[in-house]
Amino acid sequence: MMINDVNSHSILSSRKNLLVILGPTGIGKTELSIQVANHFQSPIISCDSRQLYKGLSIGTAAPTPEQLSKVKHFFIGTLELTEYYSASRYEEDVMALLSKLFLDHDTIVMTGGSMMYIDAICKGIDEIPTIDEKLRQDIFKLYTKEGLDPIRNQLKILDPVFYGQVDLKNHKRVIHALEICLMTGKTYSSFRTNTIKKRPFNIIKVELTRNREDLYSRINKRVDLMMEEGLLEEARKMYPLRHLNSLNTVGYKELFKYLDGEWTLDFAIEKIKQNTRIYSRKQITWFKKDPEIYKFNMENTDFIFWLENATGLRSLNISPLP
RNA sequence: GGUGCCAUAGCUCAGUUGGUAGAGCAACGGACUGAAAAUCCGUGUGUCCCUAGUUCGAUUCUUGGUGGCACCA
Repeated sequence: MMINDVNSHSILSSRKNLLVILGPTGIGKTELSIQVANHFQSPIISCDSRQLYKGLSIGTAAPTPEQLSKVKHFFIGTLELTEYYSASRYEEDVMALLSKLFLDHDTIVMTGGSMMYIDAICKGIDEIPTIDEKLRQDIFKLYTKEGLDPIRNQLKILDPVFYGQVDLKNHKRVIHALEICLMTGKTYSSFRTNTIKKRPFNIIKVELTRNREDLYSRINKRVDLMMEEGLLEEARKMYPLRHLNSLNTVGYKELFKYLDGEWTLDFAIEKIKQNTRIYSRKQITWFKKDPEIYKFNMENTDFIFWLENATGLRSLNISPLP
């Protein structure tokens, strides 16, 4: 995407601020963001594509009831597992919520690690129609029956531009592009504007970091803790719904293999740890290419002090630039 | 103590009729616009146990060690 206004984050042109605390899973976002939210007298907007769902609190390391009682959280445990959701819906929901919250808050805290959801808020997503369920199923049937070739061939004819850009081995991308072409009669690429939406508030993004070894050992320990807290029982409850996309999630998909009898429990737990580590790495890779992100090393202590110095964000927020 | 087998990547192991080596898994790097904790792509990271020979050249053959396993005492 093109960045229209590189400096938009550093020039505080509005008195309203969205403070986004992001970082890889297991870094310590939840606890820190509660402190920060308290400091700014702000609720927390969660930016986590799995904590959104009901019933996944242990496996997604959602805020505990105690944490939830300290600060008002939005988008935690609000969706049924069967409900359709997307980064685009999230953009709509959050933008609507923010326009209310900013009426009586100057700084709102958002926290989470779902990369595309973060970008949906900070950069926006293009207006692309939602796919009709029947069409989606038809194309998926074709895919399972005959593979990706016929889908690629249709896309090549209907949208040669995107065909030249897309990862042709990634069936999700190829299929979705064709869905759009067939549904709208336009090319998928015509919907991709490659622009960043300008928001009527400042966006300050802070990534929490640690050295790799510490992050991994925190992740490994957290998985052991989840098992002690009853992750297996949580997964067992969800087992009948295991084919839902919302349950194609680290922590559950591995335990389903155990419940299927394919893996031993110990192996499944090792896989949860491994897949969580891999996920954290993908998050770090994604954040790496965003030049607007400030970095805060979790070995340092006073986050608020650092924040005000590094970003120019004032806790009292009285000093917008002209 | 004796005999036999083994020693190669982080792990499990291939392999080189003598020309300094490759698979799986792991690890690492990357992509990403309505399923994104999803999905997809790329990369070999090595004192081939040590030592002394033979040889133009030894990870490969020979000697002697060291470590492991098995059997016999």
